[in-house]
This record gives sequence, structure tokens and C-alpha cells, in this order.
Amino acid sequence: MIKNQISDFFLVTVLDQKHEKPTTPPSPKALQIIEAASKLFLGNGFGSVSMDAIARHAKVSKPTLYSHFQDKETLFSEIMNTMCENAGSGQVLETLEEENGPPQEVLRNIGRTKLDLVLNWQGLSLARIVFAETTRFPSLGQTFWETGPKQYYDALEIYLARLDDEGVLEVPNPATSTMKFDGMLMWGFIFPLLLGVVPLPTEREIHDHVDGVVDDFLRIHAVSK
Amino acid sequence: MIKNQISDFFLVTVLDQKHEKPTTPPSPKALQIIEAASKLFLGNGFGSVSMDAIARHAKVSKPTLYSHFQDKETLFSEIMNTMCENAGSGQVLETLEEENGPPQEVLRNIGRTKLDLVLNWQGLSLARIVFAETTRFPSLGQTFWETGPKQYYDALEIYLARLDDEGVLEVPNPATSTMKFDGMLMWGFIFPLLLGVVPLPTEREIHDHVDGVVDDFLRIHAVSK
DNA sequence: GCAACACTACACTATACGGTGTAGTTAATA
DNA sequence: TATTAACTACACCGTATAGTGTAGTGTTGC
Repeated sequence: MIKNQISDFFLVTVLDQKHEKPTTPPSPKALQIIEAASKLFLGNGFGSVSMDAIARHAKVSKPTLYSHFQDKETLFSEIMNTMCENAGSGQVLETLEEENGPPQEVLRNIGRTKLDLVLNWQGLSLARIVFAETTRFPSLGQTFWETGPKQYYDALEIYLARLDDEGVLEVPNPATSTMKFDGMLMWGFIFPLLLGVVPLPTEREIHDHVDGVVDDFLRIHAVSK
Repeated sequence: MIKNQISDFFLVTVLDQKHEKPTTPPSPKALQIIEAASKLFLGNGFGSVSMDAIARHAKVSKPTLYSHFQDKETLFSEIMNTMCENAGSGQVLETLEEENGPPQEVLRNIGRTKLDLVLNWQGLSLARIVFAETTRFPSLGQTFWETGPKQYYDALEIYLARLDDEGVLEVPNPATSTMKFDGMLMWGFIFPLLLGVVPLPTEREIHDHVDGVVDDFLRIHAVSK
């Protein structure tokens, strides 16, 4: 069950490289290795996953493993970078670019899409690992930030600036407002989840929460008459 | 320099057990061990700190180390639990209990105190480690949550409920509003900081941010006329 | 003086890990 | 059939680690 969950995530994050540059496609053995290593790293972090375990789970010999990847650190950062890039905010960005409805509707869609992206076993594991290993692999935090949240924040900031221009809302500082919006949206869920003291929220809880956040946000930035 | 920073933090978090139960005070050797292990764990996490390194830094022999602490896991969880308990929200709670001024003033004090508590090298390291190791040591997240954020959230929730009762603000759902307040307060700083993509904010930046958050919060919950 | 105790230095065991070398196997190709 | 490339199983090296055992040292209290 969990195995399938991870496999699915793997498919859309590591393998499903639709926007990939025309590099040589990874060989089937390399794919086995990537898949196994992704699962193990995502579930256990860098330090407590051994190359023997990766080879065993990939059903591949150790020399084969090392013929495809230089060493453990390379393997880890390649996989995590790919994961960060592909687990990025593509859907959220599309939501933002395509929508032209009333702000309440647009913001609700953004909020739900964002929470759906993050509030699941894989998203939380990824965040946990990136937070933890970003001191040992500084590029990790950088890649994660730039390929994921930053793009989403930039787009939302531009959207809010446009609303301000058009006089729909009053958003004197779109950058700050963007982070406050995301903070209201995320913190109450992700903080206790990262500490492991609450279960994942239901779709209904997410839905209601987003509605509340958007209402608050609109009240903050309502145009003063 | 860093050594002193850590020592200071150590003093107020691990050693300075004012509210401690009347247990036997730790021997000087045990203190050396705790101090060294605190520094090392805080800076490097659980996995990449060896018991030899702890003994070396504590200027203590390994058998002495093991005469005071059963094994590495015990040492780690004892130290981290103590840290969580003592790095808790004592100051924030005091701020909340003592203040009786206007909400704007109270909330600003709370916000600044909270951010001061978290936005520093030690607070971030602690959060990083707790997030990362909470799967291996489930009690860690639990202890951190219950001795720290939860008490602060409970107190703030009660405060907001009181303001609602008194008709000062309109807070129909104090629990949710508490998390949204903290989310606006924390997220914009702590998220990029955990990813290592921004430096620590200045006192001035914190100050301005808190003011903005409190203004937004008051606008959300202003009593409708 | 002497016994108890905490400690030290040092050596040691057992295990695990990252990474490599070797010899042999399979399968496709020419 | 001969060649080549990828792969396998297996053994191995060096190192690091958690944790223990031993023999001896200093200090305290009787």
C-alpha cells in the first residue's frame, strides 16, 4: 500500500520528466536504482540508508550501482534535486496563470492546490529531509526553494500587485502579503504535522481552512471606501 | 564566538533548571558530558555525532561517559527533551499573563518575544533536529510540541477568547485564529531560514514585520459596527 | 594505612559501512 | 562462433562506530 503510494509519487516526481532536456534516458537498471533509492531516502533520510540496502532493494549488485552513480552523495543529491524540481509548484502556477475569476475564487483554488501538494506523506518527508540535510548539502535547500516555493511566491506576488493596480484589492506590499497568506495557509497544518503530533487533515478540513484564510486575506486587503 | 553562543543557550536551556523537580543534581562530569553533547547534537544532529567525539569534547573517558548514560540514544533523547522543555515558551507565556494593555500592544509584545525565541541559530537548529529525528524518536516531537508551542497556543487562544467575550475583538474561532496569527508571524521568516536561503533578520526587520502582522490581525478581527 | 570510589588511558570486540577487485555469466551483435 | 558490454555473486579493504574490559591512578573518608 505504502509501496504503491511511493511508487506513484516517484512516477510523477522523478520519472515523469516531461519537460526534460534531451539527455540520454536512464537505463532500466539506473531506473531501478533511482526508484529504490528514492523510496529509501524519502523514508529514512541520507545517513541511515546504506548503499547495500539500495542495491538490495533495487535488485542490483553493488558494482552495478557504482557503475551508474559515482558515490552515495552524488546519488543522493541527484535524486533529491530531481525530486525538488519535479515536485515543484507547477500545478499551483498553472492555477495562477489561467484563472481570471474573482479573487476569492482564484485564491481558494491556489490555496487548495498548494495544500494538496504539500499535505501528504511524500511532501512532508521531502520537506523533512531538505530541512535536515540542507546543512550537509547546501544546494538542496537552494534547489528546493528556487524550483518550488519561490516560483509560486513570485507568481502570487505579481498577481496581488495586479489586483492592487486594478483597484480590486489594496495590497501595498505584495511580497509581504504573499508570505502572510501562505503562512496562514500552511503553518497550522504543517507545523504539528512535521512534529508528528496530528494526523493528516481530511479534504473537508483543508477545504474549510482555505475558505477561512481567503476570507481573512480579503478582509485585510479590502479597498477602503 | 559560536562556542559562547552555544554555551549561553545551553545555560538557559539545559542547565538552568529553575523549575526542576528535586532530583539528584548532575555530577560535574555529567555536566561536562551534557554540555559537550548538547553542542555537538545541536550542531550536527544525531547520526553524525560519535560517542568518541562527545567524550573527547567533554574531556572525559569513554567508560565515564557510559557510566553516566546508558547509551547514545538515551543520551540524545535526555538532552533533547531537556532542551525542549527549557527552550519552551516561558517568556511568551509571561508576556501573555502579565499584560493588560490594548490588544495591539499585547500582540506586538507576544510577536516580538516569540520571534526572538525562535529566530536565532540555536532555535533553528533545535527545530531542524526535532523535525528530522521525530520519526526515529517520536517522543521528541511530542515533548517539543507540548512543552513549547502548545502552551503558547493555548494561552493565546484563551486570551483571544477573552477579547471576544469582552467585545474588544471578534474572534469566533480562537484556535484557528491563533494558528493563523502565528503563521503570519513565523512562516515568512522560518521557512526560508530552514532552507538556508536567507540570513537571519535584523531586529528592525522583525520589529516591522510584527507591526504589520498585528495590524492585519486586528483588521481581520475588528468588531463590525 | 586502607578501603571505596570515580576516573583515566588503552586496548579490544563486533559490527556496519563506503567502495573496489575478481572471476564468471548472460545476451546481443557481427 | 567470437567479441563485447553489462551484469552478477562474492570476497575483500580500510575505516568508523557503539560499546566493553582491564589495569592502574588519584582522592576521599574512616
